[in-house]
Amino acid sequence: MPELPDLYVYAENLRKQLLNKKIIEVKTFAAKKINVSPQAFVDGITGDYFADITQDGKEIKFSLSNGNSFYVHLMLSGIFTVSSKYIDPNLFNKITALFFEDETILSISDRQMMAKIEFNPKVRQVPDALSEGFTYPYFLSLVLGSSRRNIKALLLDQKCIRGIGNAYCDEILYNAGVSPKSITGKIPEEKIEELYEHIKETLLWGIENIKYISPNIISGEIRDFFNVHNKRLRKTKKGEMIIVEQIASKKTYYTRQQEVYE
Amino acid sequence: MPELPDLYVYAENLRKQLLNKKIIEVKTFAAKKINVSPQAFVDGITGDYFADITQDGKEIKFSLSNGNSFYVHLMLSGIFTVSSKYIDPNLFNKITALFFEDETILSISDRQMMAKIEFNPKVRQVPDALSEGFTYPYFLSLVLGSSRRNIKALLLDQKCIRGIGNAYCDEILYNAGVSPKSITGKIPEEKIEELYEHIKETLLWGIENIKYISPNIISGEIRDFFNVHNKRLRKTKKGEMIIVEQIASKKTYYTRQQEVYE
DNA sequence: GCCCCAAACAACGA
DNA sequence: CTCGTTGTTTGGGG
Repeated sequence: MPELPDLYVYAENLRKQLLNKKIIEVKTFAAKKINVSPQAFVDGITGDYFADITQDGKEIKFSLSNGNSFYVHLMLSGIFTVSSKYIDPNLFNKITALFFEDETILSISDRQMMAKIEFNPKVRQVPDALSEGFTYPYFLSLVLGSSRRNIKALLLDQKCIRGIGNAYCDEILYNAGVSPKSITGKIPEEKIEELYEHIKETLLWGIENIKYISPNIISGEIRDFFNVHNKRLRKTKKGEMIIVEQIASKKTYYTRQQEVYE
Repeated sequence: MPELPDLYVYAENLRKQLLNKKIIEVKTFAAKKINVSPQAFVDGITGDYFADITQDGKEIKFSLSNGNSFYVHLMLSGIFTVSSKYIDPNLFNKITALFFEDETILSISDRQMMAKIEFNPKVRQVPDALSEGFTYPYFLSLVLGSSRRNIKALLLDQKCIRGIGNAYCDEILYNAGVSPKSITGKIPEEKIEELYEHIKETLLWGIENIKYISPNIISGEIRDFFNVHNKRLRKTKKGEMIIVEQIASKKTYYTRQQEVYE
């Protein structure tokens, strides 16, 4: 559920709370949600401390000073919790809990048990949408490279660009004035460039809004400020009717004013 | 273009004209349309004679007395020609010509050069629609085995049943009263059995009609007797309006009276 | 709303 | 109207 901007702010806030604090104990409660044995995970972390915590695509990367690291993907309903009191893991479908020397506890849990952890992960080849690797030439090659693909399906494809989810995708397309029904090969090159700019702009705009509305957030999403992908709205600020429809297998919010290239 | 019934009659007629006649010369004109070298093809046939010629799926199988055999698939526009005078192969995009001792010549040609020959072919595992292997239990398992597949796509899939093409498929579904838009998993079992019977019945009906209308046919199709897949008709004999529409990626003729299971 | 996989479908060329 | 290949979409499960 959280997308790039949410996770970006989570990472900032997790850094503030957890960096450079010694991890004195690690418990795991769901072996299948971690790609290595509980033992290897616990041993790789215990006694060390986080040197960095960053957002990368739809994941958060926890980097230890000892060179180990792990990615957490929250999937649909995973959450981070930082607290000073220990809560029964069974009550909240906890996956793991890390105990720090100052008595704070980081828990990762998921009521649907879909969240997952990759310890010492393989390198992510696909660029994050706000990373330097996500250049315009790269994006252009993506769009031109698959001539008859639905544009929304492309933007959502984590094998092409990492970090954009269903909600921000609709906002990006709205801002760019491009219909989610458009086909890659039919979008003129200048529109592709505009779209590229709107990807970055919209995600940064999301980050700013989330930080403003909920500066300390480490789980849940803030979506109230959305202009189209917003179930509380019937019209955009500009007065355009918002249409809700299944497009590219996803619930999609858009307006008739967005140009359809097909 | 020709489907099982056409090819069945072609095979009968080719047998009448060619069986047990010595092949004294073989010429090939399109090496890429044969799966072996021209040399191997020529050598495997020359001096021998056809012991049998049979229809199998959408192909004709030529069996030589020496144990060799080859399949011919006419694809969209391939044709057999039997004549006593030799025609310049370049004029008719000839693929091969077989010369018999009695001066008859069998030519296989295709203006689109899509027809193909498989010499000493691998065994066809999938049953021909009129073969013994195409049993009701087999058909039932096909339909139930892929729960949400378009029924027309299934009937046309040569990896499931061999011999049914677009035209006879429409006739079969019309006779069975099943809409080409139906989904496999939604068809009740008694309808599946009816459909099975109509497959055999419709193909045999096709053979009878072709033999009656054009007893000596070895190329081209006879389609005038079709009840729905017939561009000259606006209504069936029973007065049902004929709808023409793209279904399962094929031009499809059907009526609203055919029940849609979906 | 997430990702993965398998199955089905669509477009193109030969 | 044929087949095969390739790329894309869809549906189900975790």
